[in-house]
Amino acid sequence: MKKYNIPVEAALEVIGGKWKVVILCHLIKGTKRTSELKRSMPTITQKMLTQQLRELEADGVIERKIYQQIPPKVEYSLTDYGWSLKEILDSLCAWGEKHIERNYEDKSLVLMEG
Amino acid sequence: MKKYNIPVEAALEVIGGKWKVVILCHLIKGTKRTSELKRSMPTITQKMLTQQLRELEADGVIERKIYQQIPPKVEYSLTDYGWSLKEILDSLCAWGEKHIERNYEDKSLVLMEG
DNA sequence: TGCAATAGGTACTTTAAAGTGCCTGTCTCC
DNA sequence: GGAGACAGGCACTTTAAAGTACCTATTGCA
Repeated sequence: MKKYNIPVEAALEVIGGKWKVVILCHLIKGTKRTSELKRSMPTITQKMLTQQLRELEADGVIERKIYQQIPPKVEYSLTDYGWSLKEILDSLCAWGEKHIERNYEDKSLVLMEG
Repeated sequence: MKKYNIPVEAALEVIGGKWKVVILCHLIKGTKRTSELKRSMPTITQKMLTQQLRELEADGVIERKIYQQIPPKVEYSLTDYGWSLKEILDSLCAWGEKHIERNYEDKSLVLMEG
């Protein structure tokens, strides 16, 4: 029985941490294979990627589709419930962009190219 | 020189972690004194509260107003820049509520009363 | 024949986030 | 005159998050 003092804590439990929002922001652009996600996140480790994907799946926000073929093919996509996070993800991304621009001069925040 | 692979990482650096979103969700309801914030977050420690407030202030999203009186009085409020997070915070709160309702039966997520 | 790509699992270690405990100072109230 | 409210600071420890390293299996390709 998890208890929250404020509802937003429940949201943080699902999308909190270093990677989940980033993963979801990639999946919002469409279904992706594991290797595609990995390439989109050059600094994530295989272990963290799998782990975070499992947790997101357990929370019902993403779906895992396994193709029975060799070499293996696995695709991840947002579930309907996951799509209910779209507004949050979109505004987070937009805010991040503005924040980088705002702090470009003094704090030198830079978006990697590529 | 901080570098991000995707802009949303910049947003996570400002509002990431266990407490910042919760603090901001309280401040969105209006200016609050340190002790009020502390009471709203029964499980936060004095140290974490101060630390997170300092970081939010350094990022320009909240403002700290000190009244020169005894006993001390310090008020925290969102800056204009902080208010640009309103959309994110609102939808995060709303999503959290829905998530608790959705999982009330099977996973027993409960919002503390009081 | 041996390496790359595919999608992982598992045990272990590191590092960063969070928490504990104890300290400051002044004023009011009992 | 001691206790509590107020807003912290600082050193230290704990715990949880993240990272490293090495393992599985199959196929195609050079």
